[in-house]
Amino acid sequence: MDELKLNTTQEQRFQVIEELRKEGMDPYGQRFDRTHSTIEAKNYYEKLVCDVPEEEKEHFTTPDIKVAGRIIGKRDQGKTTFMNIMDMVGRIQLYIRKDVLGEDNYAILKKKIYAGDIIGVEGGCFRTKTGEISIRVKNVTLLSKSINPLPEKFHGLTDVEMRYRQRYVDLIANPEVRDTLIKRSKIIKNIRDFMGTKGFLEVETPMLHPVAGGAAARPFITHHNTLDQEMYLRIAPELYLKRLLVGGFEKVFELNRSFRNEGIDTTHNPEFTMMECYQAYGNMETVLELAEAVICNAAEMFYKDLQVPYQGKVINLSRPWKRVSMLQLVRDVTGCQELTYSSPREQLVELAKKLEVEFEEKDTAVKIMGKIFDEKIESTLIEPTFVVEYPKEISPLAKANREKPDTCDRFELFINGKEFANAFSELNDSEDQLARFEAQIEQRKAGDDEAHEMDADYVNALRYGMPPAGGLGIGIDRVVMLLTDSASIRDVIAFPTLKKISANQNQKPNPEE
RNA sequence: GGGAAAUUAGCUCAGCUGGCAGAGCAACUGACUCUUAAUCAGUGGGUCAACGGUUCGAAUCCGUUAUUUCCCA
Repeated sequence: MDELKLNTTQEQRFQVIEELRKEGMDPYGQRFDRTHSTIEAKNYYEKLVCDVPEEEKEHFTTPDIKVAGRIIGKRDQGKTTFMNIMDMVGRIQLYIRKDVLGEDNYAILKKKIYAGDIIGVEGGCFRTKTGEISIRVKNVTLLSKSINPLPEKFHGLTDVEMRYRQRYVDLIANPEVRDTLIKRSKIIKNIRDFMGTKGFLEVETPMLHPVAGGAAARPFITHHNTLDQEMYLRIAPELYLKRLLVGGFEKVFELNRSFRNEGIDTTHNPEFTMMECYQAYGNMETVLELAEAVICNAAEMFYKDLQVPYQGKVINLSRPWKRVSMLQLVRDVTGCQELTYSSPREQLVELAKKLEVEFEEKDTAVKIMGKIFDEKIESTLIEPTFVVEYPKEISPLAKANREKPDTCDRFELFINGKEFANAFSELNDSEDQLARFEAQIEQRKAGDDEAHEMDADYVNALRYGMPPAGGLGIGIDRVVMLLTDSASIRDVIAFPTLKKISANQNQKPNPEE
């Protein structure tokens, strides 16, 4: 494979590996039992040095410990070598002397071990003249040779494409990437634990769906060979979680991936992580409070006062969060206070034109209203805002409001102008649900390929009776973005979706295409 | 979907009006027993994203393609 061809530097390094093998050394070592991480080693020194008399502190060295990591810098100084090694939690300096290591070992270290290699070392901790806690190395164990040179130490790896494509290099070169992913893990654990303490049971429902449902989105299509049947990667776990409610589970959640075959930008990745939960005998209000609690509880891990710095702004997550009616927001932005979800299409067309909001011929009045909201209102909702009273027409799984039949009991949560959560009082009337599906199918026929599909088995489940319930979905990647001050969803996903570099990409273009 | 920009050594980047392909770091050789972007002396390293065109001559001008980024819808 061409992309694996070695360049000059790599060739040299490969030669070194061969030489090491000839000398009987294993370039790719075995288990190494560390006693301390880099940070623990420094703490160990700090702790022991406290009890040392003042005049002896300067020359104090701790008992031997064992530390391992990747060499990220080497300063060769003749008969002394300084190195820095990095492990998952931090870095520490090594002080290596020829007279301690011995002639032969020092020669190998000097000539055949370099930045990028992974080593284990043994020795005591001390403080150098310039004040840095270091390890006075007595033994070096080679654990892994590196053939690929590391990116430049000062500028690091900045090429955005390469950072995403070769995240492993990015992680070595840019410590903040690792910090972000560690925070991501902490946030997810925090949410999982929080849901547990609230009595929700974590469940796993299918990712391969015979019918893609639970959201308005285009699915990925795949195929099962032995069943010889089309399958869809799930766009949402919603309909399966509610089947569990029918079956008698009362508080369930799932925190995992969904897939939507749509555009990619700074807030959308085709596979993304969502936490969806359902609470039987609850409603929209129940899960509204839950949404606030979940996000605030996670935010408090990093920001006790809930003042969250994000991309130069400060977003105040203090509770309670604002609630506004979608209809009222649209009325305000259009200046038309008589507007309702039953207003005639011509009126919306006129308002959309006035605001220069584009729409399509097939769009209904409510759809146009949705577009006005998306374009003129959404991005202005910076502080956490629950937008409530959604039109029933675009919420086919939500219960209609008893007083306002064209409205449903649904909210979407917006923070920093982006959707963070979507929730409603779940529709549990099977025949209403059937009618809603049928309306969606009409819309699909009219050209809306994001309209929901009929899920007959789900209707059948509802016919057994589902308790009234509140359901909530929170976009986890966006929560992580907010709490890690990340500008792009790609920064909070270890391996974001990228276009494949095809083997014939650089060939002559095919005139047939 | 539309617009703009980027793509040159392993990495970070220069390269002007078309005229021998450059620097720093990394690597290699050597000096140096408290350095930390170590320092000093020397050496090697290139499909200038790909393909085509204009030209005596193209990294540079033109076109197409690819990937990525940003903005707009």
